[in-house]
Amino acid sequence: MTLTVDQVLTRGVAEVLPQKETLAKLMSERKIRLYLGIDPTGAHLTLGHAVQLRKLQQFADLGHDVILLIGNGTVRIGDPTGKDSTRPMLTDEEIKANFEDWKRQASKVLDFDKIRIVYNGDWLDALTYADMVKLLANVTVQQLMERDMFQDRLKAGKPIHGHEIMYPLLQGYDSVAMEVDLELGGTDQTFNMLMGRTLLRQYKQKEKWVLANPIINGTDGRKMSKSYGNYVALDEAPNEMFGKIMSMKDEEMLTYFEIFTEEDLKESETLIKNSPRDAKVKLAKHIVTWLHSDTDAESAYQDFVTKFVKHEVPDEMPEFKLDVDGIEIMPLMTDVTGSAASKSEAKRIIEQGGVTYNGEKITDPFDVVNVWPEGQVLKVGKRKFARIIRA
RNA sequence: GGGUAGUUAGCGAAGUGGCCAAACGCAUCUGACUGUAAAUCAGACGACUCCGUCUUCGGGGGUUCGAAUCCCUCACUGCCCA
Repeated sequence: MTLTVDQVLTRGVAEVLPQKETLAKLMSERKIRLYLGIDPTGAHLTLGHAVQLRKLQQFADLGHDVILLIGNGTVRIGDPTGKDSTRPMLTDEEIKANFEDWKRQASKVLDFDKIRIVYNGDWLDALTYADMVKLLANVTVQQLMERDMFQDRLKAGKPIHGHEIMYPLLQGYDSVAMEVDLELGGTDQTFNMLMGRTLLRQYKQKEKWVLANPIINGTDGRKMSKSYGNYVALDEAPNEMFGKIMSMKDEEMLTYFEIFTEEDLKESETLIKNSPRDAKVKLAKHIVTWLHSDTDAESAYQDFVTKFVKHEVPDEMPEFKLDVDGIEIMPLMTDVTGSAASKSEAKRIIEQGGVTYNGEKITDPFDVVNVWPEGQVLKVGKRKFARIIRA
């Protein structure tokens, strides 16, 4: 569904700088050129990234000139935003492989037929010594060092490398090279994006707008982060995705509704208040439908109800055919089904009462279980199932 | 170039000769409770042939009955001086 200009500039948007009205006016007069920059660092894309991508796609759907900028030039530095340590440098081969992987994940959200792909290495690599001096003359070291993460690192005694403070300038130069009207990014990118605005004015006497998208929290309400394990990956399997959204903190729901759905926010708010569970199911179905399909969403929902609401055994699970009549439970968990990483772990889970076979709790780690032609169900923890069948 | 401090398990961070497989926090896992909510509570969290054994504390070498802890050396990093 295509949204109106006003909706695109308002819904799920943290801020438009210098102001929304002038940008809306421009968009009504002509096609604008805008871009979103990405670092091909091999990141696993999450719903957090999808906030940006979705917004970008909305502009593409309105028919504007949308550019996806691959930061193969800036990646040499690595955006230090929000980072408490320097990033490792990448080779060209890594960058290429990373982008292919990125594209695969992002294809669920982006329609690459409507989006131009551009590489900033094309102009950044061509910058001469004189160009660099001119570029650097636009800012003071104080301005560059003002940023939180640098101040934090200074306090913590962590290294700040010389090339890192140049990042905003190089990102800003992208705006000059492409002569864009608008840049998209997360609110954490505001500093970098405004640098582009400053430089574009200096170099080309041209106005540029900046649209900052909110940074969403993870499912547990904390900042979305790999180390918290609270993110939803875009290429996650439907069932996992559904489950993760269902385990999300209630407080985060409305934001997700605003960003990832077109539902009326007042109604959603009421629904969340009256029946948080139903609201979450609606949200989970919506997101799984978006990133997979409506049939996937429906079956994920059924699976969820079976496993966690009714505590029944699901219909579908991985099957393992064995050519023996009986097998020890621990090797079955580690070697056959991979439901435990090591024998120690398998033993631990068994001792903690987390394993059942054919509905019966296993208490002895050295138990030998039967393998029958009709198949029996191994359950490890509350969500790992496997069907064991005599071949 | 000189001085000095540091490099510990997935991450952060204690530990400065035996009581260290290494405190604590986060992440993770299991169980209870539940809307698989969240929160909370209980427990686990190197591996294995599991009441014992084996491999870990930046790399390498050494001292010692015994080292994450002492010494030498290499690598990387912070801070100070130049």
